[in-house]
Amino acid sequence: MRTLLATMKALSDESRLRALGLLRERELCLCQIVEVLGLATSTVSKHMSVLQQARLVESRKEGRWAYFRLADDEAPTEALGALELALASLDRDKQAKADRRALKAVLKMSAEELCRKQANCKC
Amino acid sequence: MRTLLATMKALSDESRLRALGLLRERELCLCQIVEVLGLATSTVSKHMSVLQQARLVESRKEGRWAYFRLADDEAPTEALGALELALASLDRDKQAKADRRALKAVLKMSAEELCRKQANCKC
DNA sequence: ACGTCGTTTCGCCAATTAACGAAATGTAGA
DNA sequence: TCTACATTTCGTTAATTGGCGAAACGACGT
Repeated sequence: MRTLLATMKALSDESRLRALGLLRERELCLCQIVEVLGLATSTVSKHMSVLQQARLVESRKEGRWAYFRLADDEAPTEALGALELALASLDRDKQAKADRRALKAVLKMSAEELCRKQANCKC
Repeated sequence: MRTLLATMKALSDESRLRALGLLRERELCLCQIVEVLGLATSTVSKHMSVLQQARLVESRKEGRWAYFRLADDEAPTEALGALELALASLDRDKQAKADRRALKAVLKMSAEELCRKQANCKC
């Protein structure tokens, strides 16, 4: 029950579902997810931590950056099944589509993206 | 997204998961679910209404009694998929097993069960 | 060693939600 | 009609959760 409950709780938030939709495209760094979701960094960090504890995503650190990706086959069946279900539903979702478009734009800039996000931008 | 989110929210509560585990056995009346879960009638009624709005269960009225059963094939794919997933997980769950045992006992009494639940019991 | 910067943790506030009992609803039987 | 009773709705309270900014953390470059 614990696992199932944790999985469902993790998936019962719109921001977290959107994040999963983004990760479906490719592994992403926290700041890229932040940019698309338009939430405070600390908020998104918390969301990713919830998804991690539910074993829906995994992360790795590379220098100062934290990269997140969808869970692999070693995750509990509850997580894998629910993930598959959620991604299938997101595939047909309007908001998720818009997010994927926004992600494409973010991935193009990278340099300016970082700049705009920080207040010290001079562009 | 709305449907997916509603489904996941409905499934992210232990009492509601337990109720689904009971309904897997057979169609049940509200008071039987109340008896097994050990919660106030009004609380369980609210839970069942949440499950209904997420299209995870359906209900019918027969006289003063409200009967609930798991959703049929006409429910949204999100609901059906999540339901299948949750039930599979509950199959292996300790608490769910205990609930099924408790349900068997409740189904046997029926008369006395109703009696005990109401404060006017004289047994 | 020091400052910078991406991330995480912490503390707070607002919104949501589960729980209860009381009151309202609706149906069956006297 | 009046009463009894299963269920639902309402109002309140306590706990949980999402959101933010500030502070702490940790790694890189100077």
